[in-house]
Amino acid sequence: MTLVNASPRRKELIRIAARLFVEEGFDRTTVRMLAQAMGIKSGSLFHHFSDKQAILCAVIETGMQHALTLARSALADAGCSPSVRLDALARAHLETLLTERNAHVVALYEWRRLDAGSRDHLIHLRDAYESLWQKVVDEALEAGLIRGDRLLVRRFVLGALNWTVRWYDPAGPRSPEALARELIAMLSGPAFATGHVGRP
Amino acid sequence: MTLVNASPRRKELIRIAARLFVEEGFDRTTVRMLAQAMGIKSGSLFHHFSDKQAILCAVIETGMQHALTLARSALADAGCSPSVRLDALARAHLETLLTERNAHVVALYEWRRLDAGSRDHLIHLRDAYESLWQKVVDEALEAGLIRGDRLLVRRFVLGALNWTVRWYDPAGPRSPEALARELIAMLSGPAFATGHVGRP
DNA sequence: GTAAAAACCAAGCAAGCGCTCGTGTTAATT
DNA sequence: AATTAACACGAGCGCTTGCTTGGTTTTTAC
Repeated sequence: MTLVNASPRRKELIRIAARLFVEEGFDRTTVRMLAQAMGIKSGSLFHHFSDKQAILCAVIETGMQHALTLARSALADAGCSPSVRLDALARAHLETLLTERNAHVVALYEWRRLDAGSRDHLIHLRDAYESLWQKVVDEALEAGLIRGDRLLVRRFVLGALNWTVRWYDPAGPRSPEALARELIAMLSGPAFATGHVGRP
Repeated sequence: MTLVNASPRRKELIRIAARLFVEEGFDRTTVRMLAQAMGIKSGSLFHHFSDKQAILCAVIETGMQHALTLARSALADAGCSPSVRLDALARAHLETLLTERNAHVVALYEWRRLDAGSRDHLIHLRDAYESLWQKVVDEALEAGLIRGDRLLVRRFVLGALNWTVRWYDPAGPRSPEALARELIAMLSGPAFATGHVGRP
C-alpha cells in the first residue's frame, strides 16, 4: 500500500501536486488544475491515483519519508555527544523543511483533510519521527545540556522549528545550520553558545 | 469597516462560524451548514455578512482583538520587571489561545484563504501584536534574562507557543500558567527556574 | 399605533466539483 | 507479428457550491 509504484513519473506528479496544494490549498485545488499542471486531462489522473485523497496522502508521505531518512542518517553520522546529536537533528529537520518544503507545508495545513485510513497510515510515520526526537532530547536532558520536562521540551522545540516555515526566507542572511545552532544555543547553557551566527 | 455592527447576535454568529471552520475547514464548511448551525436559512446569512470570506475575516479579527486586549492588559498589570513581563505576556498568549481557541486555530490554518483586502486589514493587527512581543523580548534580552538574536527569539518563542494548539489538552495535568513558566524557564538561566510545575 | 428598518424565508440559477466510462494510442513483451 | 498492459482522451453525469432575488415576518423607534 505504501511504496507501490514509486516510478519517477509518479514522483514528479506528486511534486506538482504538492506545489499546487500549497499555492491553493487542497480543497481549492481541483483535479482539473492538477491535471493541467501535469500536462494531462483530468480523467487521466485517475490512472495514477485512485482518488484525490490518495494524492494528498502521497504528498504527505513523501515529506515524512524524507524527514525520517534525513534524520536517521544525520544521527548515524553524529557520534554520541548529546549536544552534537541534538544539533544534527535540528539541522536535519530544517533541511527537510526546506528541500521538501511543499510536502511539509501540506502535511502541516491539510492533515485534517485526510480520511481516516490515510491518517492511520501516516500517523505511524509521525510517531516514528517524534520518538527519534524524544530519544535525542532525553539524552540532552540527561547530559544536563538543557532542562525542563522531557515531553514539553520536545514539543516546544519541534513547534519552534516547524513554525519556521511561516517566516523563514532561504534567501535571507541566515543558513538553516545557523538557525538550528541559534535555537539550541537559546535552550542550552552558555557552554554551547558560540559567537558564530552569520553564514560562513 | 472594522467594528461596524458588533451586535451580540453577530458575535454569536461569529462564534458558531469559528467552531465550524475548525471542525470542517473553511472550504468544506458550506453556507448551508453555517446557516443551519445558526438556526436560519442560507439566504439569510447574507444579511449579516456580505459573503463567505467576510465571515472568515470576522472570525480571525475576533481572535486577534482578543489577543491584543489581553496582552495589553497583562502588560499594564505586570510592572516593569522584564522577567515578570515576559511571563505575563506568555501567560496571556496561552490564555487567549485557550479561551478563543477556535478563532486562533482558524487564523492559523485558514489565513491563506483570505482575500487580499481582508489580509491587509488583519495584517495590521498582527503587526501590532508582534511588536508588543518584540518590545518585551528586547527588554528581557537587555536585562540578560535570555540570549540570542532578538528577531529569532521572538519568532521561536511565538512559534513554540502557537504550536501548543496542536497538542495542548486543557483537561491535562498542566495549567496554561505552568506551561508558560516552563517555556520561559527553558530559555532563561537557572535564576528564573522554579520547582513549581504542577497545578496549585 | 404605525411606519421604517432589520431579519428572515423559499426557490432557484449558473458554475464548478469529483469522478466514470468507452474508446483510442502508444510502448513493451512474447 | 501478435498480445497485452499502461496511459491518455473527450464527453459528460449527478451533485454541490456560493450567492441572488422577491416577498414576508419580526423588531425597533417615535
